[in-house]
Amino acid sequence: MLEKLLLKQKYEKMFINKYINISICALVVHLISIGVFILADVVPECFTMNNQNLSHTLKKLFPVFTQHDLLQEIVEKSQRLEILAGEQIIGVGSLVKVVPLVLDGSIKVIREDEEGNEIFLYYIKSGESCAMTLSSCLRRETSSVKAIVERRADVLALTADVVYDLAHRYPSWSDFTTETYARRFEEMLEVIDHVAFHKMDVRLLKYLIDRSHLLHSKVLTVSRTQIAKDLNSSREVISRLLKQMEKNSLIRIMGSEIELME
Amino acid sequence: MLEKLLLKQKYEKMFINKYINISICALVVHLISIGVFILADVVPECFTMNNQNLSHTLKKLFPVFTQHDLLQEIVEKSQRLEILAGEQIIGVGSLVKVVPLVLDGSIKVIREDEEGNEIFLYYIKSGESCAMTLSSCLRRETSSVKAIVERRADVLALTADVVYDLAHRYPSWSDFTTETYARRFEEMLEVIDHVAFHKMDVRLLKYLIDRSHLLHSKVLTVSRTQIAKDLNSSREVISRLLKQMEKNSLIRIMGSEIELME
DNA sequence: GGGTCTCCGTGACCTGTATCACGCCATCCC
DNA sequence: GGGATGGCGTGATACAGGTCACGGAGACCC
Repeated sequence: MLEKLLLKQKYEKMFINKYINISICALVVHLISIGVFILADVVPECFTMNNQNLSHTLKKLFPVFTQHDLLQEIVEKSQRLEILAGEQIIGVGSLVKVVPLVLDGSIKVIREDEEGNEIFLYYIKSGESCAMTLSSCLRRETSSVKAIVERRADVLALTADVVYDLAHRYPSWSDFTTETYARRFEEMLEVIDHVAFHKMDVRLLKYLIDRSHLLHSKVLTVSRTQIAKDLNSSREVISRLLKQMEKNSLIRIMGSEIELME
Repeated sequence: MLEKLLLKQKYEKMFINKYINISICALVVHLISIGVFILADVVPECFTMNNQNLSHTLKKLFPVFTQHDLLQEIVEKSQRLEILAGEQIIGVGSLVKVVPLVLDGSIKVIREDEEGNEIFLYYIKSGESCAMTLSSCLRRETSSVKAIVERRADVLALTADVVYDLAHRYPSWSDFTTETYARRFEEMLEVIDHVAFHKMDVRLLKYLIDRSHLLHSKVLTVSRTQIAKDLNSSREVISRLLKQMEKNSLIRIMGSEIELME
């Protein structure tokens, strides 16, 4: 009887899984349908040249890939996608079929539970990948987070088979996964710290600072509604806190913009 | 000015790091000093036999290690330790030098911040390892969690070098790390879910159920103070909630014991 | 113009829970 | 015996923050 309470959630989750099973396959089709640029469609000459550039870019963004062969294989076996801001690339319960290596842009990773509560976890920036997809992908399991492109993203998508293969043949790929996992772990711990130990004001402050770092800008344009969602709070609370922070001259509010003070 | 607030924490953390830098080296010395059993001290004949048993046990507990060579190497290059309940094997800020493969017993992993707030993350049970140490160890970084043996543990300790080496030579080791990371990620997400989305009563219920599963028993003997610590709450609150749960006949309280009802 | 939409601000209110203060009951040790 | 210690229960209190109800401002379309 006790466990039914918790099990109920699982069942509902499974149901949702089936319901919103937007696999990446469908996504790719969708991306094509909305006119997303796919490199494989480009003429061969251009393709080759881009490959060289790509290999170069990869090397710069992912210095952990020391072996030239690995770089070459990634370039050859991946598909390059450009994804527009606002697109959701992974939903909770969807089967993860590719791992993204982010070349440019940023992807927002959000935890969402059965009742629709959500909380922001971390950003995937250029030169990074996502631990969640990495593990879901290799274990052929459904995702437990959702990912939304925040700033138009340029990614290399690797399918599960390729990732599995690379992981087994290239030691430096294993370094890469270790690094990715470790970074995300730290970030998850930070989230836990803040949710468990800190009050809203501190969490809000950290949120603004993090976002400011991501955008390399002291001026942010985020709606209070969005902040509230990300912090799993409510608009009213965020409003009040922001006003108080302005009073304490931590920030300056200009209409819909928020400026972090020095 | 803004960031100083957050940076202050880091500095304090660094200070604490130095202060409580109980490295595993010191730990091992300590363990020997308190009479912990180390297999290498046993006579050769017995050692060999134990090695065979060990290899067998390993294979059963860690089915992901499919290669016989890998099992053999783990047995040869690891050190077997038996650690008593209550021992803290890793502290926040200590340098992680070994990765434990748990053969028996259970280890409790706890997040602790600079101000001494703590929250329970997950148990490491037999047949498992710890993602945190795995990543800290490979990156030669200090730990950001603390680990306490809950039930007398029998572990195989692998040094960082060995882990690094195994990761690069055995594909199935890489499967193992993936599995370990994925499991811990799920658990961390659950923690975030509960801390962020649920109220104390639900969190308490989950805590009791999890613990009951770990111990394979419906009857638990945990002090309310301990529960409060693990859930980052206070004794009074837990007391009140437990009483209410008893009223709703979810549990039965017998002195210091708590029995989960069907 | 009116209708709908999304965002925002504000006051009033309610609830969960942290905290304090106190006393009770064991156990252990001198 | 008495004192210290550690767990426990309970009432009173404070406060963060969620929720409700309202109105207002701007954008857009008909």
